[in-house]
Amino acid sequence: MAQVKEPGICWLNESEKELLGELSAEASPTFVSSKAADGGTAGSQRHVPNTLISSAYSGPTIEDIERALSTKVPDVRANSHRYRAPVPEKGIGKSDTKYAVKIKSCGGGVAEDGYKWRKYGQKTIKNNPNPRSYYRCTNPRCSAKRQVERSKEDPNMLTITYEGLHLHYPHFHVLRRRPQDHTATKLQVPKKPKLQGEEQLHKDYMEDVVAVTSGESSQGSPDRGLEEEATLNPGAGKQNMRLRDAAQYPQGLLQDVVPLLIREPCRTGSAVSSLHHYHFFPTPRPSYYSASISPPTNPSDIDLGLHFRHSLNLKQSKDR
DNA sequence: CGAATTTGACCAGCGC
DNA sequence: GCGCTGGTCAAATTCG
Repeated sequence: MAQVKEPGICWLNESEKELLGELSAEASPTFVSSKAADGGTAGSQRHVPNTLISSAYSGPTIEDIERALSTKVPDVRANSHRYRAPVPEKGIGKSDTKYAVKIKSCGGGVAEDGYKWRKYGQKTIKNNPNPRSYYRCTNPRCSAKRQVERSKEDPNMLTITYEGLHLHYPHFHVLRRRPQDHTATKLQVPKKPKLQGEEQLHKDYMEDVVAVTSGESSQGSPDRGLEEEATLNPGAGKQNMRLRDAAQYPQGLLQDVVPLLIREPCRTGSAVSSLHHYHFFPTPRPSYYSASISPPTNPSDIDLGLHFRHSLNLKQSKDR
């Protein structure tokens, strides 16, 4: 199987390779065209030649990511007390960055993707007896969302639609990066008195700016939770953040934007069943790619059937 | 008791 | 304009 790699880019560092090895000894993702899988269910997958795989990957480049980071991040929750329908935005978190992931789950568990989500709604959708659940990233500065929906045909199949970019590292990522710091668990971190809404958001943001621009390491803010500690300021401190990342996180934000299995899809060998494929549909290519798709931290929750498909944004296609 | 989830209401977009 | 549908809010409820 062809490796999806860009020259000069290290797709996996050692700890990630380790992690991937732990995750699955049998998953071998396959990339397919969007045509093959659009509207396709688990049973309608088909294999594609390896040549297509490498050409199919037109995912985010470093440039894309940097461009995304340089864009001001709108936080709709901070701007109004009552959130209204999303206005199309440019940059991170914009609503046209949308991807659907099909996951075959067992035991009724919901896919764990390394991020912390809070459920904020559930709705019964037309033509599907199973309700759709709406989740938002618990990080107050992150506008990433996801919708989880059980397939009508196969109740074991979950369709997870991710929307928006995460502005921080996933939970497991941080935990693995600092294995020596056993005391720094979220539970043990003393909490700051909570400010209300916009005030808190602004304060958090400014603290990030100060911490990052002054070269202060994240460890210099012991009163922040792990997830917040890992949160990166996408605005003013961007440049220094990159420098810090270059040292601390050799891959920068790429690992947060490109799922592990996409970055090195053939890591785990070639002997797989027809169900074990990882589908990624990057065409037509949007400006930015969701960072939400990450390998499960709890493989028992997922039956190794990851099916990526690019969910075409209606508005986007209309605009063309 | 605080955090997370549930659930009914509300609103915007879209098609007719 | 109206009705349908999807997405979100926020009060109520449940959970740890």
